[in-house]
Amino acid sequence: MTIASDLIRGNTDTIILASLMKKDSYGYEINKDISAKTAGEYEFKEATLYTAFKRLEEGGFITSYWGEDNVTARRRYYSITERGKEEYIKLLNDWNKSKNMIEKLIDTGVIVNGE
Amino acid sequence: MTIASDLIRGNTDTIILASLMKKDSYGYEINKDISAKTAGEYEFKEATLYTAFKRLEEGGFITSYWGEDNVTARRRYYSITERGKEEYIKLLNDWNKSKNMIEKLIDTGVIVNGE
DNA sequence: ACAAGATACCTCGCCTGTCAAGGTATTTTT
DNA sequence: AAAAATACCTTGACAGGCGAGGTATCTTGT
Repeated sequence: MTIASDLIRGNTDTIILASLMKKDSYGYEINKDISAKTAGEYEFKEATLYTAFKRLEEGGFITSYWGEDNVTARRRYYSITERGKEEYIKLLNDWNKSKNMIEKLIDTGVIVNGE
Repeated sequence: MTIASDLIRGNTDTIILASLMKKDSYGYEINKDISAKTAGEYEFKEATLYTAFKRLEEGGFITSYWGEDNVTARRRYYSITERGKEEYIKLLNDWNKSKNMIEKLIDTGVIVNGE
């Protein structure tokens, strides 16, 4: 939350696809997984998450189906497609490239407490 | 250009401030410096650049003055303020934090050709 | 028994940053 | 004389994030 979301933006889709690379999942769970992985430091806003799902499904990168026989509230599961896997790889490459570029551009030799 | 600008977004201000940490400069030159540093891979769109200057000046992070006695077209020089230097350090920290977070979230063990 | 919180989904409308497209003015190169 | 480079600026459209609101079910605390 403290961290500017404009820094995460552009990685939203990558993060979701990365999550779905491991297993089919649903919105609420994906968010909880992210929260766990970052020790509670990050979580998508719901509106952001569901907007992203819609965008990814329209792009053919994921498909969805309703989870059955679940005891709790109904869940819409998402599954990554072949196209989605390719996109994930592409996005990873984009990230690596731009990450290196950004580091080149923002470095002035100042020492910052890395974390 | 090839690289999604949503990945750069959020670092725009940091990049400009980093440039001004070294010396006073003006829009056109800052952009050319960025282009040189990235071997022509990146450059801000003019509209983006001038919007950022305005935002940074309104925030008190930079100040501007007209360059005199220059032979070519008139130049508006920008100078980073004390507040701007503090902001730069803060933004660097934000970047480091979110970079680590993103890497944690998008990694699935897939090997990508690093560049 | 009932309220509160957790689980789980969704939409509308605002805000912010990017950028295509347009414009101005001067100097240098062809 | 024309074209390209230097240098600035604004407008309006567009996309993504997200606050605020809504729905429905199940579990937990008192």
